[in-house]
Amino acid sequence: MLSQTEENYLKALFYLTSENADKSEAGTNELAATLNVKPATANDMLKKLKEKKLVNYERYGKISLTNSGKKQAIDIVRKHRLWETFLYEKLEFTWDEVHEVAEQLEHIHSPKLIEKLEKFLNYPEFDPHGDAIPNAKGELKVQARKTLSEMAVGKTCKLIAVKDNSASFLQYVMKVGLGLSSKIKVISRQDFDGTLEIEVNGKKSVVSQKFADNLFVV
Amino acid sequence: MLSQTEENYLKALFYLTSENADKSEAGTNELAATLNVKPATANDMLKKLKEKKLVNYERYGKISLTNSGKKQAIDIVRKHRLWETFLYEKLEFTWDEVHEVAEQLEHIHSPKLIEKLEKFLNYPEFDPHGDAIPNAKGELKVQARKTLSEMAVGKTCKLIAVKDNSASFLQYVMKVGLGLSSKIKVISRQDFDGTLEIEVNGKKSVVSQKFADNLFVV
DNA sequence: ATATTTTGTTAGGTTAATCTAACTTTATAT
DNA sequence: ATATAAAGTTAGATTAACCTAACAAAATAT
Repeated sequence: MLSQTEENYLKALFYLTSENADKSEAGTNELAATLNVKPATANDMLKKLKEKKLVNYERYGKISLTNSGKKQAIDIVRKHRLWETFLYEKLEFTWDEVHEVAEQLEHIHSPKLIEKLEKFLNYPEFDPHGDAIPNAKGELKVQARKTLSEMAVGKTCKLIAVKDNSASFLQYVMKVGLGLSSKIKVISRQDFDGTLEIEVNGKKSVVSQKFADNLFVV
Repeated sequence: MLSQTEENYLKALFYLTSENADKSEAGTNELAATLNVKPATANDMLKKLKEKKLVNYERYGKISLTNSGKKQAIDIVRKHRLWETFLYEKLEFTWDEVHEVAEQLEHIHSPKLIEKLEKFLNYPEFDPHGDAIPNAKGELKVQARKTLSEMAVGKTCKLIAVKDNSASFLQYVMKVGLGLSSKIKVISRQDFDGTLEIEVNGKKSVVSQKFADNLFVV
């Protein structure tokens, strides 16, 4: 069984090697920085994980996860996202509070627990951040949810959910004339700070990137 | 912040020093045996916990928890029992499955999580084993509960809790056909060793005093 | 009252995960 | 094309939690 530390290295490698489609390998320093350890420490662990056949690694070479390593990493991500969903849906944590606690909960070892938790949550597809939750086989059937801030200028989209549930944010959302299923047209974007000009039911508004980050759209 | 290991030592000491009213101190070997470590290991840890003012300890002397140590121990017990309740009530774990997973969950550090979990469970008073759950202030209303071994021959009683929650004991309990709220009739007692003949749902069994000592009834 | 057993302690060693400092290899820039 | 910078590695220490083996103190049994 893997230690929490080993699990964290696998998870970090998973994220580093799947940030973009074009990137599937990572470096020692990069990994070390992600985990807030020194490169020497990461280097030791890489040797250990190579020994356990969880990473592909050669001296001075790039690092990637083996199939086995990837499988384990995805399982940790799955646990993390299910716990985040639990905290958000059942315990009324706000979306920005869930991550920290899930970082701990993801290391609980009990397949039965995760199976039952997933059932209890009614097999959710997305976590509170809009990221897709892998199923028990490690398959990701859906894409992560898009936020308004990712929409191209000129496109029209539909609001399907909000990330933040705070009163202040929701009041702001209403003030802009938005509700679930509202059609939103992106009129322009400021490259400098991501500020958007949008149109909802014929009403134009200017909103910050931070605001747009909190709206899930299709 | 305490490590999981330190927390486990405090918890073990809490149980060892509060098993009976007459016993409020424990020994090194006893503690080591409880935690499945060697006495030398426990001895090292005792020095460390003394340094942190969590235990009262002098060379060759008996061990007890300080107020601070006791407070922390109770908090771990509280978390353990709340998690057991969650697993049992919400995730449909059976009462003999909850302990093992709660042993992991009790070490999650997040006051907010426990606060919200307790609220979600509607401030339960007892865990699935019938043990009282300390409140956020560490207060525990201990009620004098009879054990099956104290019941008079011919009387019928109801199982409300178990004292021991090791897997082997719990499996034995189930084998005899017992569950929470089971009606138990005491048919006979051997004066020599306290062995009891009991009847549960029409099924007769012979159980040891040690076994009966671990069942709380009303 | 003393020998024996039980209990507790110490010294010294191991492993996992971390560090610093020095070194080597690879990449970059002129 | 080679000097410099960046990235990666190694060696040697440290800390927490564990171990074994040897020893010391306390309890017990005759």
